Amino acid sequence: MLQVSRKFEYGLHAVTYLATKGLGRVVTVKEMADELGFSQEFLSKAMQSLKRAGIAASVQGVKGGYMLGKSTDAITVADIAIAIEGEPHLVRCGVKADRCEIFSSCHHRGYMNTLQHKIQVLLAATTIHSLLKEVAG
Amino acid sequence: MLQVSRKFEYGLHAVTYLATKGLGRVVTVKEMADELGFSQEFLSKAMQSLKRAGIAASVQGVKGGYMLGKSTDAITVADIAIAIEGEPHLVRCGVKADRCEIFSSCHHRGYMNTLQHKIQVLLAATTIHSLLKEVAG
DNA sequence: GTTAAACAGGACTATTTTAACCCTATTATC
DNA sequence: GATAATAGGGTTAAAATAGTCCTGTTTAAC
Repeated sequence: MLQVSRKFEYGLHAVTYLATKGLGRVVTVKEMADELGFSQEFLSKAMQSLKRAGIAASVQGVKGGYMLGKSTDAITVADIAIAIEGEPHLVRCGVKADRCEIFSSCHHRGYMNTLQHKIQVLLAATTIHSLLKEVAG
Repeated sequence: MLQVSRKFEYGLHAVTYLATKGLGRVVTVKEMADELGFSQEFLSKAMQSLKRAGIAASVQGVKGGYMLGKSTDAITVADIAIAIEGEPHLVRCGVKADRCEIFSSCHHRGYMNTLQHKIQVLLAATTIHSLLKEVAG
């Protein structure tokens, strides 16, 4: 049921990895994949998503790689989730109304939407900065 | 990403349907499936899960069917989720440690677990009683 | 006691989503 | 120009979800 995707896990690990390396340091996908034990190709996709969202910045060419696109307290877990998985939809009808047989007569769409919003608030409450501090402390 | 399963949606709708029918009233799966526009067989599976969890009670034989197993303020959305989907695992390593390549060196398992717990608290905060009142109000 | 309407549940299939891989650009350093 | 990197489209593989089928059991009604 409520489970995050592996791509999100990859992305979150990558961001914390970049964070520990410092804001300016450029790191290749290969290094991260080796270090974290992930598939290089797949992590690469995650990084591309993070880049599009401005969470990571990239340098192309030889000596290229990724670095953080903002400071660690300007990136929340919610930002990473949205960058990688797009806008959240707790229920199908949020994606497209015709995915639900009883859209017009449904009694709990309102509740599901507020629930989804509350979950987003939870994710948005944690910045990478606070996450790292939690681990260290 | 974070999306509830259709089986859960079916189950939640079925419970609220039973609730509007009153605590003692026995309703067949056929009636519910017709009324809600769901597959009878699949809804039947959801009902069986709800029954095992005590959320619904069943009467077998002709004239049989389902009714609520407890009062509407003793059933939370979390109860239904657990009945139908089992214990939640926001991350793979919660299911089984070897589902994660970096279990031993992972830095945010603790965070993910508290996050999961907070989501459960959200789900547990809504009873069927309060959900119905919200719709009516 | 036979029939029929319902739940119970195991096993199977189909569909959808997720994960992963392949291959071809493009970019930039040396 | 060779090479090491990102960028990204397209395809395949694996896993999870959704749905079906079939057989059994229970019990009210006749």
